[in-house]
Amino acid sequence: MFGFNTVSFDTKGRLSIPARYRADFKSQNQSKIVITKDPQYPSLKVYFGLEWERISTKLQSLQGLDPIVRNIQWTILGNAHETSIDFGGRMLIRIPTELQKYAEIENKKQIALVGMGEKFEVWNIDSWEMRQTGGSLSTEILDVVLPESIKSMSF
Amino acid sequence: MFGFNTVSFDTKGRLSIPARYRADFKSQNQSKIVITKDPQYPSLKVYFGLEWERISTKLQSLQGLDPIVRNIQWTILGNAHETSIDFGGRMLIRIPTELQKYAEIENKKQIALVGMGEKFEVWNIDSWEMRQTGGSLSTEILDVVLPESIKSMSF
DNA sequence: TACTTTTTGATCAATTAGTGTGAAAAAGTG
DNA sequence: CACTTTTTCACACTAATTGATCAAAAAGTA
Repeated sequence: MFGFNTVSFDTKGRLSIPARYRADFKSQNQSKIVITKDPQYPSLKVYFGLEWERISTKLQSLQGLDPIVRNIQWTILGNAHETSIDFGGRMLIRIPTELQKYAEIENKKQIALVGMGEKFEVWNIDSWEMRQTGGSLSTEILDVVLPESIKSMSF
Repeated sequence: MFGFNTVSFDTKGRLSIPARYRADFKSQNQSKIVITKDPQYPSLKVYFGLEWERISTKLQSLQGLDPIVRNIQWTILGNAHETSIDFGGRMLIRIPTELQKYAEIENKKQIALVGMGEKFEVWNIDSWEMRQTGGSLSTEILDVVLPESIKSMSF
């Protein structure tokens, strides 16, 4: 599941999965999804059950004394919001307020939903466009020296 | 299919494969194609299913916290549009608005379709000619220091 | 418990986006 | 030139999106 989509974001904080991905969702047969913070950018990640298993298990297994590792564990695991989508209708996903704030999508009517294969990313449209055109975001975390254990992971 | 061709591009954003190339497309025997941004130039890449599998799988496996890696993942995976060519019909390929903008082909009547063997590229005709005569494009990304993991890939 | 409020899911209809096709116009061919 | 093929345009149809509304369920409150 790939590609950029602008989707509407209702007053209740819900977004609906575009129709072209719905069949894939169903075939994966995974109604369980996990939304959490992106550790580097003001955006959210949406993982499917299996992918989340893989990542959360891996993260938990890392040694907990390195401050950077702990930081990333807190960000990803500590903000994870588990939910499920209904296969019937429009496949609505509600984003908790806390996460909306982080991604700067509070009160936005339209947001960006970006398919990255096994996962989706949720972005404020302006932030996404900024990224695409090479501009840098104020909240960007750069130049962090990462431990090997994390460097080698794909999120 | 190799080489440069101009093809018409209708008001709904569809390009039609010239009749003389249709046999070539059929011979690939892959109706699934993926259109996405070229990471360096204002143009689009069109991959056939198998080639896309190879590239997207590789890209997804790269370490996910390197800002340059993420940038390329966003550009290529995050803008990919999966679709298919209808071999039965007129072989029209619709290009999503977002990608039209990127390649600067919005509202153009004619665009360039350049065959590169396993894939082909879509260009604004003027941009393509500029490239051929050695002019430089404003959006060109230069002097980016790429991680080895990406350098070693072929796109 | 009884009542109110909030949350969540379902449905409908208007609008917009996307797809398919006939036929005129243009281009190519012998 | 007569004929065939291809391109292009326009229209019609199908599908998707989304705001609005409503009802059921859950949570909160006195």
